[in-house]
Amino acid sequence: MSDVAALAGVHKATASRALNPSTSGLVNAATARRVRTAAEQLGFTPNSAARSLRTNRSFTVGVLLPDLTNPLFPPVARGIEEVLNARGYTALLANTDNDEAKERTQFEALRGRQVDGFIIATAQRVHPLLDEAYESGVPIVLVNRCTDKRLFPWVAGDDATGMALAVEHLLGLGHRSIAHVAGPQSMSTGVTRVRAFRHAVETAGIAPERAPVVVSESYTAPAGERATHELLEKHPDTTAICAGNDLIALGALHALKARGLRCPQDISLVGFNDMQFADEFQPPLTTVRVPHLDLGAEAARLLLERLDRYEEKGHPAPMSKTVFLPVRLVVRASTAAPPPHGA
Amino acid sequence: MSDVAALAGVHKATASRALNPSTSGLVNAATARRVRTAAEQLGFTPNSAARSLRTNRSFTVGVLLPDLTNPLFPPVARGIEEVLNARGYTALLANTDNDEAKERTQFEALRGRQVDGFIIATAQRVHPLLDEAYESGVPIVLVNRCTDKRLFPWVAGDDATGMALAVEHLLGLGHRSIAHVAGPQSMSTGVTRVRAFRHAVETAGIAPERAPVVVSESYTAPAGERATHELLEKHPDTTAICAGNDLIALGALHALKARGLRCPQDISLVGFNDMQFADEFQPPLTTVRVPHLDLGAEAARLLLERLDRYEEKGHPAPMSKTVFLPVRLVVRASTAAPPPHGA
DNA sequence: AGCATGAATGCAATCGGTTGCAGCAATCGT
DNA sequence: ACGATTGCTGCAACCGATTGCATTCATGCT
Repeated sequence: MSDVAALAGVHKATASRALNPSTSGLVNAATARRVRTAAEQLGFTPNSAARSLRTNRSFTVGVLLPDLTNPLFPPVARGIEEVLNARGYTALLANTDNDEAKERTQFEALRGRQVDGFIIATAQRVHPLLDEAYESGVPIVLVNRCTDKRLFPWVAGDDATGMALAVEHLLGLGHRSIAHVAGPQSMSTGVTRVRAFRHAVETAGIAPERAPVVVSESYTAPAGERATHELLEKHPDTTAICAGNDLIALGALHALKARGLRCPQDISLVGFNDMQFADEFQPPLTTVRVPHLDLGAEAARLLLERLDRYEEKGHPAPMSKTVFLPVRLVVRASTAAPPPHGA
Repeated sequence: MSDVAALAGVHKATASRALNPSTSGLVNAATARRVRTAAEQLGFTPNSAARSLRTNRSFTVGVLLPDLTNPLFPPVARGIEEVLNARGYTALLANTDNDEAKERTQFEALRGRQVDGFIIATAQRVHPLLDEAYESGVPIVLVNRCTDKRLFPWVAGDDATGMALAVEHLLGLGHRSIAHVAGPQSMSTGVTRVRAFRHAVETAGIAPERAPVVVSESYTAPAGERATHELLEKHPDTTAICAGNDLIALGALHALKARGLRCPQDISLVGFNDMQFADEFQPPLTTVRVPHLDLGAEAARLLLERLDRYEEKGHPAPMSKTVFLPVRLVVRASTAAPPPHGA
């Protein structure tokens, strides 16, 4: 502000230049030093509203998360924050509770706050809001889920490989009746994992009717529990279950207990994500580990890359790079050999 | 913006008044309607940077959390968001990772972004940053933890009652050698719970040497595990443990397993907070339920109250109201009668 | 009719940095 | 020695919404 300039005996324009790293080369080193110490003395903090107003950049990015209480997302958020903070950006986290209206509200609120871009973890396969957003040209990176139209850069775990690993593990244990309790088919993760599951069992020469798929209406334990009951009604001879994610697996665990089935002695169970506390379940869950922190970090990097380019060229290159991060199977105690036939 | 005003055939000042609910009474109803439809047509979103610049209010509050991956905090954050969003405010969440340097950085960054106030869940008993912040006069509300100097309004669970309930429960089961694995004594929750523990056992007529306290260096499972080992080295005759929080309890569970002790048959265990997944542990944890969502919601309400007053009177009333929300004991499977003497 | 009243709107300053352009001095080149 | 170049700084416009004040016009009152 002008107080600082006055104290340093210069014009406020010079003070501004001295304080801004990218323009400080324009002022005399001695003057710059004087200004900086003056700023220090006065405890000066630049008013970012004024800066944004003039520069049209807020150094803030909006992060849309479907549900903070799902342990999957906090690490993603941290990864995002880490990368962003290192570059002087701030992440604005917002919950949508998987509610499209709430999502729209949050999105508008953030746009109004002049965020420079978005990292979005709430994508549905068909997503009007994102279509509109694409038209408007806001920089956006998708994380975890994506839309059917591949309009945006996208970072996710390698779901196909993950599911293949899970099925191979179960096959290796001797299972031949493997079911999949899938996540909602309105999300890309839901269909990708179903497709990978089908491919894996088919490759192993298992007849489709011995590899049923039921769909859970959401990625939550209660929904997973209901879907598992449904599965076991129709296919009581199932010996192993691949769950769409760890919360569905947790619900499956509840369903098994309710039916008097032991895991893994009667039925083996594999989760997906390796979320926090998956190793504390009873039994500790065998699951596919997705590097959540890296997911967020990589998404943030992609967005920054996009923002840099935006700044330089003034126009966004039409970039919809997809990044799959490697996953691996973590074997714990929820999987074992199938019970002897007819036991 | 002026485009809207032009389309509606009015001056931009009128447009501004028409669009702002609090000043829309100043313009003709018909004109206001015309402006609103014009704004709608053009997809106008007000530039909040410009508004903040002029009004010195950003309708944004900063939320400082020690660790998002601790399941205690996401519900708090949601409670905050819910109340804030309903009033047109946005919450800016920031992680500090329990790191004072990082906390300072985040705090400065948020101040620079002109937040109207803070909700802080990272308070230490001695906290230079907060002392400075108090001097500067920023509206702040503390949640969960507080500083020794009671400078700020503060919302927390009723820890003293909670701990009393836990101890009574154990006494009722017949335990007479109850230990407390406490949280860090640098935080108010750590000392409050120790004090309440000591008071409860003393009231019950238990000799202090039969009610030892060991301190865990942090609210995490690994630290809790180490502290529990230390406890059991020194006091092998312990039959029940009150943990400083659920993560410490989880660590205690690991320690017990490592030592070949069964829970609850050999040793009973009570947690604190009733965090998400505490019911999935092996065994499901008996714990004190703190209403996390309400904690956040109430803190947000207190802050809004403060902000409203700030706006009216121009000067903050020196208010440091304390709100304790009621807690209750949730009995699960980690507590039972002590083993028969000498078994 | 004449003047006061009040509602509705326009005008212009303002918030606090940023930045294109101009001015000025010192140094350089020939 | 003189014009050109370079380095540094000042000037002033500008970003977009808000708001105190002035203006206009219609209505009410006597």
